[in-house]
Amino acid sequence: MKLKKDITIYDIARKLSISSATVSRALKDHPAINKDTRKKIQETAKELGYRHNNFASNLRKQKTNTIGVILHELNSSFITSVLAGIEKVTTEAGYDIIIAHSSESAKKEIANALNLFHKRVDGLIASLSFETRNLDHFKPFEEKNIPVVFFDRVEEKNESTKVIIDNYRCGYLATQHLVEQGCKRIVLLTSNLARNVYAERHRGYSDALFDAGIPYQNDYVLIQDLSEQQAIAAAHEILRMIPLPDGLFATNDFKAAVCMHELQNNGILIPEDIAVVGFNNDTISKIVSPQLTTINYSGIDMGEIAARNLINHLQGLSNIHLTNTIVIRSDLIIRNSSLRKKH
Amino acid sequence: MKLKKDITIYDIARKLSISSATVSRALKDHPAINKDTRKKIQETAKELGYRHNNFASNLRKQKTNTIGVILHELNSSFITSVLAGIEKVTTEAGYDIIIAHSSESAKKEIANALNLFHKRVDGLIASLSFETRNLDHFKPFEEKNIPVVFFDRVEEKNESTKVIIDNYRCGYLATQHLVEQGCKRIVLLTSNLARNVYAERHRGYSDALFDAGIPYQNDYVLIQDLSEQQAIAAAHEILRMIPLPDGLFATNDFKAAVCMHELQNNGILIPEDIAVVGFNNDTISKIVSPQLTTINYSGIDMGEIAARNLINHLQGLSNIHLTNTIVIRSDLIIRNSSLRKKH
DNA sequence: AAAAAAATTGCAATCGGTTGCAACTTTTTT
DNA sequence: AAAAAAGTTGCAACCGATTGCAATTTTTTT
Repeated sequence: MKLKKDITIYDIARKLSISSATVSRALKDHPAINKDTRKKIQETAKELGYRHNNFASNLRKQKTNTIGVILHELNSSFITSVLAGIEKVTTEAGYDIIIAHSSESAKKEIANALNLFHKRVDGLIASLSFETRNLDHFKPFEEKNIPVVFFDRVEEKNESTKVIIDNYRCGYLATQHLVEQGCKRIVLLTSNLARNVYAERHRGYSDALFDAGIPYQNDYVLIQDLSEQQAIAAAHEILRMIPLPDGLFATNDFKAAVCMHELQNNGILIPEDIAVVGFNNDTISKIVSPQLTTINYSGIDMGEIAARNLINHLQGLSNIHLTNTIVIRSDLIIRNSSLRKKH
Repeated sequence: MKLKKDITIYDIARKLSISSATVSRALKDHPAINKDTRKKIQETAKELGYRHNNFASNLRKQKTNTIGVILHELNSSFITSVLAGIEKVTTEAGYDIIIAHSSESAKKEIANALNLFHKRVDGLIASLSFETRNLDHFKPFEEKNIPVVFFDRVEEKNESTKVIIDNYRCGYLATQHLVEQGCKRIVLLTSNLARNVYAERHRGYSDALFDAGIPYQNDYVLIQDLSEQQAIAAAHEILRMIPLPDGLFATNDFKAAVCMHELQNNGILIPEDIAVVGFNNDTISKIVSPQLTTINYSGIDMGEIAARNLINHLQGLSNIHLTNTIVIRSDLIIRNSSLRKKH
């Protein structure tokens, strides 16, 4: 079966006996075109079923009006809300977005970056994968002067614009809260300390301990990847510790939930035996029993701010290279998983 | 700051004193080009930092090698695995994908469809939003003969290719299981019955009741949207019922988890007082206490099958219009939320 | 009514790859 | 050694929208 050929501006021009230039201008409401002409052209376009050809347009204009978004994962409510924030801003500004996700794999992140580079996005917003060790794959963007904004999972030492929270402070707050609840032996369940977010939370953790006069113990710091199995393994490691720890700060709600669940299965009472604090205020934190105390920060804000900065730069309203780091608000939400001193 | 201009095949051609046609062919390993010439061209391309211009290429070839994917949401492990399946197949076949998500909004779904249509995807894979009531926004694809494959959330009466599970059977199995556990008063917590998945599950539920000789009771069927508040409200509705129901089948794990949690907060024992079955085998089903009995089906398979069918059609290996419905395997996973007769 | 200003519209080149066909080389066959 | 076949490469016309500039028409000013 043969399809009808696509309608082009030339078809419209021919039908109305005018030039394609006029049609092109009319279709995007160029003020130089007479109002009546404009209306007639737009009606004819609709009537013929015209659809704009982005390829021709992009080829000619040498820009795509598209922003690439590289995420480290998709299945968390935090990321979904970041995305919602990005979409809100980009849609308003008339930009399209292309979403790519690395599933925490450095290899996929590199492939995604290359792909978006070849797709010629006008700008890029990214949160690094768990495995990412360097930013070489973003070099091509730099070289072509394509702006890149990182958020949440960033590389501290890098010069690009970053939108983050104060992970140090959050780590400090979470730990301090556990101390206030009477915990003396606090386990930190976290991931690779090379990643900024984990490094900073760890620093906050140890400083809070220090300020409370509690000695830092190496074997209380459990470092692992993000899988379910590892979280379960962590629970068993905790169960083997003598004396039993009385506090747990997990740098991610999923981990906290899985680990807490496994501890409960082994007869541990939460928060009586072990008080637990998670991180991210993910949906899961409200569904588990007891509900998780956690660190909350707005994904929407983060997404909006990242996108807004990028687009302002693209539109020449501001220069992104002058902004290095933007810190957004975050706070501790206290729920029952850590609350011992009720009232 | 002025950027270096992009390198084109003409730059390469000029540098090597050959024609752009030869360069174009060499860059994609066209067999007509001499091996040595080919190598030299490819080296020069790399050396000059050439990057392929998709717009020019797509414009000329009149196809994009891109497949659009419209999802109703992103933050569930089921959807993420469907996506993984789609990505696996499309990547192998050399297609790019563009992911769009409707956040369960019909309006956004329509916008996404239009956007992908204008982006001229070669094919489309979609799962309908919660709100979607008709498929008019997919008409343009039909008209241009762009193949569309639906999965999971589909419109039964539509003629397009669909990849689904046997929702009727799943509803039946879940209900039958509750009956076997001794439940007599089984609440169905579900969503709009206009959506195929919920309609079928409901049919399975009522048939299973009928076959067990249990009368169908209208007020045991609670229909609501997908929000957390509604699930909590459902719990309270259940608590008000006299006599108290003894079984709960929720057509979605999130709902099941939230509702179960709220019931527990009100002193209900699960599964002793009320046995609970969810749907989807989402991550959450394993983290709550007790773990949720649920219906499991492979997102990966669903994604792979949908993508494979689409691509085979695009490559002329098969005709998608001959295939109407593909049903993939699904089964009941029994866990503690419903298990009363232990052993 | 002529001149100046403003409003419209068209010309034609441009963006960068792709590809059918012709032309030219080299190799193989007779 | 001539003819046929196979291997290489180039020509040039696309694909469809954009835009600086010139040309034309209409409106306003003097």
